[in-house]
Amino acid sequence: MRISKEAAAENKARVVKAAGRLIREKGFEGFGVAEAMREAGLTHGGFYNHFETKEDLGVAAIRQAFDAAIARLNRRFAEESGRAKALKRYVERYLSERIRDNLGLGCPMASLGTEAARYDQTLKAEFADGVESYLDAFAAVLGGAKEKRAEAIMISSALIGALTLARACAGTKDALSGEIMSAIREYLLNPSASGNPL
Amino acid sequence: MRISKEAAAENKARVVKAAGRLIREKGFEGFGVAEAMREAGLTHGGFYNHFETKEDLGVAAIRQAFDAAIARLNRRFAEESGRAKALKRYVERYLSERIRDNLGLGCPMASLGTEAARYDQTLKAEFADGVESYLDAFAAVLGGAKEKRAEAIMISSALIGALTLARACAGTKDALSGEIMSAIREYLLNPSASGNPL
DNA sequence: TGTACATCAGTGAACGCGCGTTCACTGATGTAC
DNA sequence: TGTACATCAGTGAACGCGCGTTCACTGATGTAC
Repeated sequence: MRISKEAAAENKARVVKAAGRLIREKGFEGFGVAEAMREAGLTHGGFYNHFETKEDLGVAAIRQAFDAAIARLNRRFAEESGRAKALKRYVERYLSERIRDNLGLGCPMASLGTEAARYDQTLKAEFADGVESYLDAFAAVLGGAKEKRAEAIMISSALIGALTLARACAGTKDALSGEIMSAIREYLLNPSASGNPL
Repeated sequence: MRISKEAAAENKARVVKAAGRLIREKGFEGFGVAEAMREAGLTHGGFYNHFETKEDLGVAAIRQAFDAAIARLNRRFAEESGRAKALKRYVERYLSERIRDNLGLGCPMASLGTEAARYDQTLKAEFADGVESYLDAFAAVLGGAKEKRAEAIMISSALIGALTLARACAGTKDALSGEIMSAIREYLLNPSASGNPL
């Protein structure tokens, strides 16, 4: 039963959106094409009408996750008046229980980071593009694309590392998980008070 | 052909050691029991003489990887005279091309971090134990188990996040990969010169 | 210290399940005239 | 604008491969006497 081109495009978009959440939640190898199709209200057989391979869907899913993350970042800095206030809200959201407990939400670097190193060429390149775009965007909102790059890298690394550890410890060591999140929030938002790393 | 208990124990140890490298290199679902057995010079059929399930091997592999990482950390701080010097060598090794390009070497938090959040109860608990032990050890070598915890968490988070991103970008965006590593090295080793995060 | 038997680490084939991919088919859409 | 036919998005069954797990078998080790 053929459907209109518009309807087909909407179906594909729903599959990509579902995959963007699923890949963050379960990893690329952790979700199935049937699952992504089902979440879009379709059956799995039609998958190859839209994508060449599962890897194709993976590329689209990674792009979608990064686009959403970068849009969120820009929105946060557009909404808030000062840079310090915006960063505060961004960090507090990034290292929150809500994000920690929902792998499907939040930053793709924190949910796919370590497996991205193992992706084959195509997926890896898409992920690396995302990282570059994200760091560019972060440096820009911090006040300068060039001079703020190191700072953007530092804040991102600390956030990603902290969220990764907090997620890994959640459930079995909740106190440790919370300690990690609050230590990094504190460090990033009140650096002078918390002492320097050396 | 039954073999002596000692020989069997050595075989098991070799399987665990191989698995400790394989799990970091490919992730828990990325390596097979047959592969771990083969690397220990055995055939896959005998796997269940040593382990109940693949998950059992995973637990042993995670423990082995954390034990090695913590031993490395302590060795570094025992070898070097001052704390600053030891930290410098530790950070420079952690964020080096050698470690970046060898997933099977180095810190399990950086190679398994994001997938650990998806492990089921048993594996996840083992990983969380490892994180706690590692942070305890790090705080201790920094000069105090309690007062240095936040600092240990901050340095670890930044290192893990940076190595994760550097690995994901290596191969397709080598310049970015190197930039990430050197920015974090610089930041952790010369914090006053590189400015504070706010 | 020997001997006879039970144990069990290791081998290689086979099973079974999950999942990416393929395929024959359907029937509404899109297009040629 | 209408009609006839080709296209193609979607369906559901089936294929095929990888891999965790099981199994029958082997023969050296360990133990009971």
